Amino acid sequence: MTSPETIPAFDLEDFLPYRLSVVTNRVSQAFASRYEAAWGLTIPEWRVLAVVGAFAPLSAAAVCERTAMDKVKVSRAVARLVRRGLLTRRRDAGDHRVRLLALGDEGRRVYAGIVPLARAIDAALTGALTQRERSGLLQALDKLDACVAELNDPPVG
Amino acid sequence: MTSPETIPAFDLEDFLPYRLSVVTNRVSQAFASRYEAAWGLTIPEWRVLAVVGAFAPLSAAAVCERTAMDKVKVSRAVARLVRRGLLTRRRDAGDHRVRLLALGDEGRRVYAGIVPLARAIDAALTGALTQRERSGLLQALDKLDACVAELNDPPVG
DNA sequence: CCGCTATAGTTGCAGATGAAACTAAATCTC
DNA sequence: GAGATTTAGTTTCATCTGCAACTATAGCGG
Repeated sequence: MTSPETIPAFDLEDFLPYRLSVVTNRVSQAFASRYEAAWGLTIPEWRVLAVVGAFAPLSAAAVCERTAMDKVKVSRAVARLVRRGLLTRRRDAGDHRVRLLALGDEGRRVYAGIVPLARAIDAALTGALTQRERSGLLQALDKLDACVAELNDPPVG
Repeated sequence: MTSPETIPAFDLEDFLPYRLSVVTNRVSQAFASRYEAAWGLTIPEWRVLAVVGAFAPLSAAAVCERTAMDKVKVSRAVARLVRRGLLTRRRDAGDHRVRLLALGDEGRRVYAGIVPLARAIDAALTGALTQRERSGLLQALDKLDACVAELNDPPVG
């Protein structure tokens, strides 16, 4: 019996942000440890490498857009990758503020290694799901994303 | 035409750990800012308060299990909440290593406020989805979780 | 042209984080 | 029942993080 001042218990397991966060952290953790072990790459570094590999030459700002990471994180990941010789950086001829990123020789080698592992990880995770479930999941994530965007910038009116 | 040494581009948008991470961070962020604004609570603090509110009295170790946070994070969140008077802590009579947590008066007041907001947030997110989509999403998350657990501790054999 | 504002990217700082070391109490082993 | 092992929780330390301030360059308005 629930008396007036008894607060109905709240079950964290049913709270979507919580479930999302726990599962995501576990997935990221599993994933990160493999890249760390094999190439000494952190997640931000891995992401930068992945988009530079796919879209070089591009600016750090473009990397921000594509990875949804903030510019400080990108700047530091790039700095480490350049120091390790995985990335090259050259000033854009037309706009000297911009530094265009591309893979160095070592970066190409590493990229050639990380892509298959990424596909394998994705396949392993996806393997737990039916094709329907996978696309349903991605679609649900898109909807949540849109919903959150709206919660933050309340639609005009 | 893909020559032998051309590495097929990898699209981050299709990579499940990445999608999961981006959406989750946005959701957590949106959600965290409300609790921060209204009660000055961080996410770890919020989670501790939520489980203590639901299951008190319980130990910090039990909070770890229920929230999937590591014990250092829990320890620090508890320390802050105790300092602010939201939580009380008393040694377990039977086992003096254990410190049982419960809500203080102020904690009860705050808990009475955060639960409705949590329900409202969940409803807002869930509102973006059909009932089918929501349950599909939770189910897919459970499967991913199980899959990751298996990737980490390879099943015997 | 000259100043004003905007953008690309880096750095300083203050707070958050997690691995590992640590303290204290319980439990096991002989 | 004394020492070895385990468990609960805290602290330390080195790193990561993000906001805000900063530098350098570009572009705009008159």
